[in-house]
Amino acid sequence: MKEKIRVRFAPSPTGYLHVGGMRTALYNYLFARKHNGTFILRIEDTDQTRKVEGVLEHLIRTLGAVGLNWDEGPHLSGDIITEHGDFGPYIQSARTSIYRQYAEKLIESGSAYYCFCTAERLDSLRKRQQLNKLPTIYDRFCATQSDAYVAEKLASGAPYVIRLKMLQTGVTVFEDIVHGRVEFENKLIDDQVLLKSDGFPTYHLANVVDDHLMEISHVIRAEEWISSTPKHLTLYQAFGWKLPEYVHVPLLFNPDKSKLSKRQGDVAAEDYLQKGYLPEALINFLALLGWHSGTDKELFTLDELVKEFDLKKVQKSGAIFSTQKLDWFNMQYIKRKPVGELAGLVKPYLVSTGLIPADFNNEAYLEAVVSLCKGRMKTLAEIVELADLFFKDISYDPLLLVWKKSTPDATRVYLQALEEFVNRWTGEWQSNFFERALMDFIKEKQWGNGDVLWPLRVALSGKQASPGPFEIARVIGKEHTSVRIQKAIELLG
RNA sequence: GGCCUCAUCGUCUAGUGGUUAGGACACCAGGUUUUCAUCCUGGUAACAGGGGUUCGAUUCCCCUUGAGGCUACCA
Repeated sequence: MKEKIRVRFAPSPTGYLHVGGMRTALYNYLFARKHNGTFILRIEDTDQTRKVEGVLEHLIRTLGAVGLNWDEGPHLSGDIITEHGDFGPYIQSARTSIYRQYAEKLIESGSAYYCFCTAERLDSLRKRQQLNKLPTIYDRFCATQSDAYVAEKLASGAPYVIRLKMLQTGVTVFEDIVHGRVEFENKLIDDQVLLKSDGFPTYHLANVVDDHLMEISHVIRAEEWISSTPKHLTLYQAFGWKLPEYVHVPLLFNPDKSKLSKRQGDVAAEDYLQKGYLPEALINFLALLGWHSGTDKELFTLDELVKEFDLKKVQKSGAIFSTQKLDWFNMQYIKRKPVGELAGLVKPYLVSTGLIPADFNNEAYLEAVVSLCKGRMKTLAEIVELADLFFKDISYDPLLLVWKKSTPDATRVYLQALEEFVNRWTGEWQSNFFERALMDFIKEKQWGNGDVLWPLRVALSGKQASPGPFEIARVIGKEHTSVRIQKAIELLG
């Protein structure tokens, strides 16, 4: 009985995918999957002046990387863009003849008109209105000209646009799924340009035409569109088309509450992925920024989100995009990742910083290292600082070897004892027998744990903070352990 | 300026005509620990203001204030 759910994410490829855009895509995806609907990717590239090369490919990859798979729209096979779906093309620049045709229909029915006004006239009109503190809307000069005037202008080849003729009385009302009833006074709404003089449609025309032609049931988009919705409603009415449901999701803000922008930190979703935020963490974090499940549960897989998602629980107010909680989510997901998988994810960071060669194939060693570091990583990129001691020689200030409650002279004694102890050790190295034996030895000598273990840990790691000495020793092996202790003794002098 | 939207801890949020206003992150303190991180325990911290309606408002209504969006031949 219910009509088929069809939603779309419709970005314009003017830059990398914004985290806010990714969240909008996510909500569309979740809603579609929840209702066994169709999720469509449509590209709104009708502004020729803002087109950027390569962005579309990037967008497709980023959306794919976080698992937001779409059923219809452009895909990448290799480097070639192909399309799936029966409602194509899905890239608006390939649909210009469609928009023109519909714009002309509107002229015929009297819902739109040709406008020949120059940019200069429009500018000065706007300035005058601003000066007099009047609403800045088009004065409809061209709407009131005679047919003969229009015909003559057209015949002369004068550049023109097609404008929507808004109603001058009454109100336009719509029911938004998150905001409820929203009302606008018609006479305050501008006669929107639908078709630009370069022959391309504006967002408003293209959006409405495509949403209708692609049988979109729910328009889920950012709240910045709420004030142009009456124009869209007017278009649907002029065409005699059935309205979709509207869902305006709140905006994301900078920490200072301004609209999220590049100026104040990273907003490209891709950047977060590159820094080593896991897709599942980013998705989980974004989902909860403006939506809640109604329970205290906070960790959701994409599938769990699909099950729980409800548009009615989308927040009305905007949210500040603050990444402190993203860090927490990321750590949760990193901790839960199987070591083998994590090792694979972390490898590129180790390779790109030269810690390991690209053909590094000692997987067992890498996994041992990763299992020591995984509890300390907020991002995958942090593996580099955490794990360098396992892949290259260490260097450090000799005084670091001395524990805060100890002295250099005492430390020298402990290190020498440690060296002997290690060299004498003939038992199993990988097991924890060595640890137990050494702890017994320390106890027997009546030394403090910290007095001995701190220098040992520093000797092995060269760091103020690191995994424990036994953990490191186990991974780097007896030989290296011995060598690093010797080196510590030399350094201490 | 006009139009529209929004308003609970620092942040993300739950919540109800009567609650000690709940949770998470962050922060602080304590514990565990050789360091860091983890982990455990505890703590600080919010209903923007003013009017109504009501026996009673954080909750419903109005106003103010504040914040944001739109106001392009950009999306």
